[in-house]
Amino acid sequence: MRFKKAKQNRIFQDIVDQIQQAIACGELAQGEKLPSERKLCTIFTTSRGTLREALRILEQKKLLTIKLGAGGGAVVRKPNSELITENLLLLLAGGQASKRHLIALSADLAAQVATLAATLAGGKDVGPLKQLVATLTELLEPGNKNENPLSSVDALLFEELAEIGGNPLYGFLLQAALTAIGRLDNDSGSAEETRRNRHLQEIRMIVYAVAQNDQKQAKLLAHKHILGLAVANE
Amino acid sequence: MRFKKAKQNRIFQDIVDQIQQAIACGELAQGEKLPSERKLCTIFTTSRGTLREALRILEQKKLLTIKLGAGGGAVVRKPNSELITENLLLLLAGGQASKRHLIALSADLAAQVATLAATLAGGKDVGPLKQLVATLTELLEPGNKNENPLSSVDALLFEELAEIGGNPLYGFLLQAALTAIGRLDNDSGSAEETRRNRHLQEIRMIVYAVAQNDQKQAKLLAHKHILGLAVANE
DNA sequence: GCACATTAATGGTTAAACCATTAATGTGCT
DNA sequence: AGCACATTAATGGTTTAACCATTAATGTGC
Repeated sequence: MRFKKAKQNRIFQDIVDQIQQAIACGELAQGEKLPSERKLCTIFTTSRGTLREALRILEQKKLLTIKLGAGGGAVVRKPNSELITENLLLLLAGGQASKRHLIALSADLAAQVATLAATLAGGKDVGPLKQLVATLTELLEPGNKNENPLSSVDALLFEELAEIGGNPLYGFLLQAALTAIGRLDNDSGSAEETRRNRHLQEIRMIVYAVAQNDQKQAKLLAHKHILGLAVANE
Repeated sequence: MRFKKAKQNRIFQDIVDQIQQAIACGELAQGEKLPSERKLCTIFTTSRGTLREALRILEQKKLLTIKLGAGGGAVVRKPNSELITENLLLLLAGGQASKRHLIALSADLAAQVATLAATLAGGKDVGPLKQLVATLTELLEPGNKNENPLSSVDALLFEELAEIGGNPLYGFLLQAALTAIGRLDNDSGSAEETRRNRHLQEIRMIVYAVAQNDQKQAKLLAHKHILGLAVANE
């Protein structure tokens, strides 16, 4: 056994660890607001500068959202896949991988998710799947105001499929990859109606294949679907 | 086109962006040392507190290493997969996924990497592969002082295989996942000799299958190899 | 009851000082 | 000369106290 140095010479790190731990174990719930910086200073018996360094780290970890002004402050978020998104973008910016690599990875992950989902879909309730298709259809309605980018719709789809497939990590990974792709494409937001309709049709076919336990078809369709999504945004 | 708000009301964010950009485009090389905090303050015309918040963020992004004391300071690092590792651990800590999910993901990724490598190995130079096996063998030598954990050896292996397979992103992902697993297991470091020998033998078989373009065998062996690695550390 | 000014709370920034750690330098003894 | 140890200087870590900018709630007058 190797012991750690007894004294952490960085106070802000200790604060980060404490708050992070509280979030992980549910003691701090999602959406909960932390006390103001000045109050937190007295709680942790530290100065504002040190406390702010800790908050900066937690914000960068996407565990807090910090808003300015009266009624502002730090709000707790649920752990998500945004750090993975950021890491992927950093690797691309550093030239250690290319957009082509990212797209290929996304397509492979989607294929794997679809395969797993198709394998396990039989024994499960198909209700969530039907509900999902309805939701996605609504999101792609022409009159919809917030004009969801196709990649975010796909993220929802594969998050659910990953859940059905028995491994939510795939959902997080795919969401991160798709978000990164969207970020690269300046995330145009809306797409033409024909494009949206084709997109929705592909999703319906994927879901159908999954529901039918048709692994090969689900895998193939999912792979093509992501490649098409990426190519369209070139 | 949606325009951004003209004024960034956060100075530290602007500093982060500038330094990050400089690292990404190679203007700041890996290993290079930044000026001291006080000098950076004059360069960016800001206060030390604000500058330190920027450095904290860059350190958390794993783009800088900051050392204390004389001769210390901020050193530039190469973009790596550590943020993904951290994100995976956060998701596990938050109960959004389990160690079992992480292991399954790693095994699947390894299988996919091995498949891709086996597919493309034919047209490439086998020199790096032979060299890699030699290196890994040396790392697992009984007399080796720094007693490398098996997971880090595997990370090297699959990083190279991912390169051969044409998509380095897989290497980063697997490295992140394996590192996360190691972190969960308290990263014991050394393993018994029989365990190390079996590990090395499995690696040789994977590499052999890859070199022979035997996709199915490579896939199967890689998958089993990672599962075995994870189970051993239970 | 609406429009607008006022107020107060919050995060963002600055400045100057001091502490703790570390590496280089100096010093003296052998 | 060379080793052991004290000294020094540079660096990051922390504290304090003040002020600025933004925002939401509150008050005020029409």
